[in-house]
Amino acid sequence: MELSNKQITVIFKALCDENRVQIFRILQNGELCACHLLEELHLSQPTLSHHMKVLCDSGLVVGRKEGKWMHYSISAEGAKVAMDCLKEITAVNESECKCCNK
Amino acid sequence: MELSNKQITVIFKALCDENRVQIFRILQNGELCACHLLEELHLSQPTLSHHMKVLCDSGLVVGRKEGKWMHYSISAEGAKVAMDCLKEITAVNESECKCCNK
DNA sequence: CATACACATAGAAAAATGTCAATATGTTTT
DNA sequence: AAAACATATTGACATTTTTCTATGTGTATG
Repeated sequence: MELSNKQITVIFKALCDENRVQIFRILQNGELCACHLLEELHLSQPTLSHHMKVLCDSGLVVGRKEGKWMHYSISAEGAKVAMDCLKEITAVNESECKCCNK
Repeated sequence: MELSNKQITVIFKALCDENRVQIFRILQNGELCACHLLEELHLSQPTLSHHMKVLCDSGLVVGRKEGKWMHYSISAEGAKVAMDCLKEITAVNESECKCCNK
């Protein structure tokens, strides 16, 4: 996939704030609109909006507009990208030298 | 494992900074001491020391003291914890109601 | 034992992030 | 069309993070 260092930071920023982690926990029960998320969090509406933007930018959450509501849910594809990325960046190269496999 | 929101943020803060992501890329080739890491990064020695502390706090990197050198490497166990955590936090509950599996 | 070396810590400045009140935008309802 | 509603954006401020210089600590070496 070859993500840049910058792109990797954008993905994992999703999980670097306690409120955002809490949002994941809430969304685990299924898609929810912003106003319902707001009810479960001690945050102002603009602050929630900001966090949802960070989450969507990461790809781990997707938003779906329906009339005046925004429905948010955890993205299985985004989660897969993040998993692959985490696996890749924490992998240790067995052999540094490709030709002799040493 | 049941990690708190706070603990989760500590893990993923490791990957929220471009320099730290670069450190992972370097450590993928194997254990390295701080002074050699420093050669490959455009950072001051105290700044690197700060980043290594963040990385060790996350559990994704471990340090090993040998004389006056600190050797750092990627932790396979830490990576596993992070993977499990990411998987858990991005999982969507199939059934909200335990009794009827609906 | 004095000096050099590797790394950590303290303290300060700069940059990035999180937060809210006020306001704007777009949608539905009356 | 006006009012109400859901969400986004703006601008300001507080907190956190990143970064550096200066200094401290522990270890090896001459």
